[in-house]
Amino acid sequence: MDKLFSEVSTTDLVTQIARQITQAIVAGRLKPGERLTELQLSRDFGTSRAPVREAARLLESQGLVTFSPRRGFFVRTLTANDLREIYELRIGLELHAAALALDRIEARKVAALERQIEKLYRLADRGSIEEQIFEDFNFHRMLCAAAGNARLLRVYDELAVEMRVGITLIGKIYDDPHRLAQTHEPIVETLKNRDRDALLAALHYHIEAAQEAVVSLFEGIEAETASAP
Amino acid sequence: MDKLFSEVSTTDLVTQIARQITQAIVAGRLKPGERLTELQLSRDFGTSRAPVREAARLLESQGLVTFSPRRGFFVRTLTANDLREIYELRIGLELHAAALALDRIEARKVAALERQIEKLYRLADRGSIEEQIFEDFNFHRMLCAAAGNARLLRVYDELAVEMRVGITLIGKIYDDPHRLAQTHEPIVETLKNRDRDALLAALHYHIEAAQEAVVSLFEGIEAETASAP
DNA sequence: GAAGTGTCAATTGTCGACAATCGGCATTAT
DNA sequence: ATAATGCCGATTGTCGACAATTGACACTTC
Repeated sequence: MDKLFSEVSTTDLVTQIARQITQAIVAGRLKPGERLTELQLSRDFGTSRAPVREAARLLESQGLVTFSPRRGFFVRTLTANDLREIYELRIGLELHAAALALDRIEARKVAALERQIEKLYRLADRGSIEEQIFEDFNFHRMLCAAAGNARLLRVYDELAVEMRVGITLIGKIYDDPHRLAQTHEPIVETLKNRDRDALLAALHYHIEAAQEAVVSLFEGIEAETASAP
Repeated sequence: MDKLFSEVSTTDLVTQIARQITQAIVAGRLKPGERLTELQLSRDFGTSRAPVREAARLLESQGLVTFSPRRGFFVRTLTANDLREIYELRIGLELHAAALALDRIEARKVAALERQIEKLYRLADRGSIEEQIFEDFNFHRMLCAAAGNARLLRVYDELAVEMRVGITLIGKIYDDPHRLAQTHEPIVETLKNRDRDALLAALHYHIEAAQEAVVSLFEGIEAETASAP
């Protein structure tokens, strides 16, 4: 028998708070290095400090905030080297996921990937940069999900949060949004043809291009802030 | 000027508690599925419930325990499929790490890997199975560390905890401990020769062998427990 | 004036308490 | 006998409070 009702959301405070803080960081409303005081946060959320602490610890384990004993929580500051590491790890994860997906992916999911590319094209014409970034992430997440390994996907999701932080700080990566959509086509193409080597090569090229864009932009920012404090 | 004194350990309760619980799970003193009640734990540790809760949430983010709202924390129960996923992910991570290490590793660290193999040989003669497992892990961790990517290492460490849980539940994997040491030699050998393809092949074979051993043992256990009660 | 010391407000670490909720058991009705 | 209902102890979710610690600032000292 089908369920008559969907579950009522009993999301506890910790989850809600963690979600809100994550949003604020990813959206850039909380600046890197900024201090998060428990009292301030708990006042904002209208709760006591206990759930705030637990939420902050959760975010710490995800690398979104850092924690100094007796000092508190701070919004994580990403360096160019951090981003190099993040994308380097992403390459490893996503290529592995793609290789696994090659053997397992169903036709339905391949079609979904193709539709996702079309969505990227549509957003290139009339869509905000935020939407494009979001759907770009979605494409790659769908690919990783197709690997059929829940743990891999979890690690990828954590990494994606950090990537989003980095990208938000920049605000803009791609010059031509149509080109962004276009660069995804060879990935699905090679996946459909079960051409393993070509798939890995296409993905590797795709991610490395993003990496270089992001890292070089960050190095520029670091050079600025180092000379003009 | 050099520091005159090393820092005094001010490890907070949360860290200490998390460490102790992890120890208990990895050592098998806490059985899978077992319920962890906060009051009981806080009594054992001689603290209040707050630090216990935070520690438990930390372990949850590492996948060592699960958490049901309003029900509490339970020691994670690993299935054969979980272990398949874990090792599948490990293959991706460790091969990527090895490929990165190939370009970056220093001679000193290669030598350390060789010494580690010798240690495995020594332990094969006169050493407990626990020590062998521990040093086997150490070898692979050193390899991942040589990739020079802190994030990758962190993810690997989290995965290693889960692997240790799985292995502890079995208690025994390798028939011949000398053979365990031996199988590590081609890895270092190909690493020294900068033979990328051979290195990846050797590692892949090595890990997949472990995977098959562990997964098949778990499938056996699951078949038992399914028919027994 | 520079270096070091003492003081204080702000913040974290931890605690004990109370209300909300859950699972199980006895009870009742069919 | 079986299924649904109501109750109860046990446990979690959250809170406010207090002690411990920190960083900053004024103050002393040379």
